[in-house]
Amino acid sequence: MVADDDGAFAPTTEDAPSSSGFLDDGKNTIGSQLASRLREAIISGELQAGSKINLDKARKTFNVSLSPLREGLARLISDGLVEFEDNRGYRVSPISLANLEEITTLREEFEIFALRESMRVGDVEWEGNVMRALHRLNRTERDAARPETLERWEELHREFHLTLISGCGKPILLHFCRLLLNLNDRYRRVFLTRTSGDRNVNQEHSEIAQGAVARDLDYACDMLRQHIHRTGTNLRNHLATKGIL
Amino acid sequence: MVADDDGAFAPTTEDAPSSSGFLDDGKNTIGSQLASRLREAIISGELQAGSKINLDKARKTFNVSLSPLREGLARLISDGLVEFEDNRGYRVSPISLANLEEITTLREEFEIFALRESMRVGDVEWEGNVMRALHRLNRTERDAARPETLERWEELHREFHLTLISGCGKPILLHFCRLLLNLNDRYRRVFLTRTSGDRNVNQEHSEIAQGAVARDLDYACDMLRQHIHRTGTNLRNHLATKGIL
DNA sequence: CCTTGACAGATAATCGATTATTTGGATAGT
DNA sequence: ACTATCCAAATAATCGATTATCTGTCAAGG
Repeated sequence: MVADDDGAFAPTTEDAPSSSGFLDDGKNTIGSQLASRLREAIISGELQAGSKINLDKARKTFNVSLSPLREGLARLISDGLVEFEDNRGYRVSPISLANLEEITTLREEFEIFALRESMRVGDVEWEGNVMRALHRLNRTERDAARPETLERWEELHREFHLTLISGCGKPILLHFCRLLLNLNDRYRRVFLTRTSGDRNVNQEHSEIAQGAVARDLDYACDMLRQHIHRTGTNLRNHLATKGIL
Repeated sequence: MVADDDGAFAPTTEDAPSSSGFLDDGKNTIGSQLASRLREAIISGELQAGSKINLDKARKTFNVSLSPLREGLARLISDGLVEFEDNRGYRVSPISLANLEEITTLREEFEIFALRESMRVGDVEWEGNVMRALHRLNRTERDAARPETLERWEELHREFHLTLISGCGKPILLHFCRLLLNLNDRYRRVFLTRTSGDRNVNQEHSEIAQGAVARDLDYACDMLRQHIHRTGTNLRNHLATKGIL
């Protein structure tokens, strides 16, 4: 009746803070931890898109009180992953073809803008960060058979794209881009368990990164745009094929 | 000790739902009402930028409990008007020259994009809405001596800019633009009590709107860009002059 | 005189219980 | 049979009290 009889959430052994007590990622409060767990649950598809979130059930599932639960959900609204209506509660943001297409379009628009700015004003440290993020991503295997590698890859992939544009010196823009990546990742996690065969994604990332640190504005932007566009097309096909919606 | 001994917030006689009971703007819950009141308090400068929000004091000021207060504040985070840190509480987002410049740049980028899209796919109803918003705005006097006219003008001005781009069919993009307008309005409300003399803002709005409904893409976008840019420059000067920061 | 640690007041986070709202179904009237 | 109205269960919102965390101050030790 308490925590884990509802298989949907399956917490991964992290109830006790464990011995390596120091260096907590800033996830101090229950509300913060919940936000993280819920975010992962939504992006990974564990929580179905469009479904209603029953506060009482969630409260029992996570074994917490209402206050931190609402707190956590409220943060996911900022991320665009959860919607809310007065007296009607929370629900997981629905997915749709139109939504995916908007995300792709906006990513093309904003990320390219941010990349261009990064190349214009980014410093050497930014360049270093990009190369490091690229290396770590490319050296990480993505094995559909082992979910933990998928998660790890997703994390690094996300990190790469964010690092790429992190030199732009525009926090609000970065916030928007992070948000769009969140939304986009959900589609990928749900529909793509592996990279589609006809793409060498590693190479695409390398081309973008190398163009970026070489400050070859047009080349890098073009590569990034194509990269985002291809991803969008792939996801659209999967969405259509699997007949969701 | 309770509601209105702290002059800062001065609620405008809206405790009782009054007789015209139907058609409540959807601001049902205390949390929602608080979000609105706080948003207005922040944008109007009533709550100083960068200042800490003491939950206990706010609770007493508004005469509510913690839960709805946090609820309301959480929503303002999505709006970029409030920042939050675990165990450290909430604070009004600070203002700065860099922040203002980013907002202006992003508005130029995003609003122009949204306007172009609106002109591309907007329907006749959109055109009508634009003309109506323009008319209502231009017919509203902005008298620095009477604060209520300022508020009214701000509301209509904001409405105009949002309507202008509302035809684009991209909800996420609109959300971003609304957010940027929020942030921008705060600077204007604080620094400009009246239009600067060398501009005919009414005419600027008219030019943009007419270009938009005539689907003269380049003209309308250019007018809008100039409009945003001028506003940015004005605000920057005021910010520098008044020596904030 | 400076640093370190402990204490106390202030502040934030959480909980359990209570109140308000919504929703679906049953009932009465046409 | 069909609609409208009223109940009751489900669900969301709010409250008051409790617990946890932080922050500044002061004293002891170096």
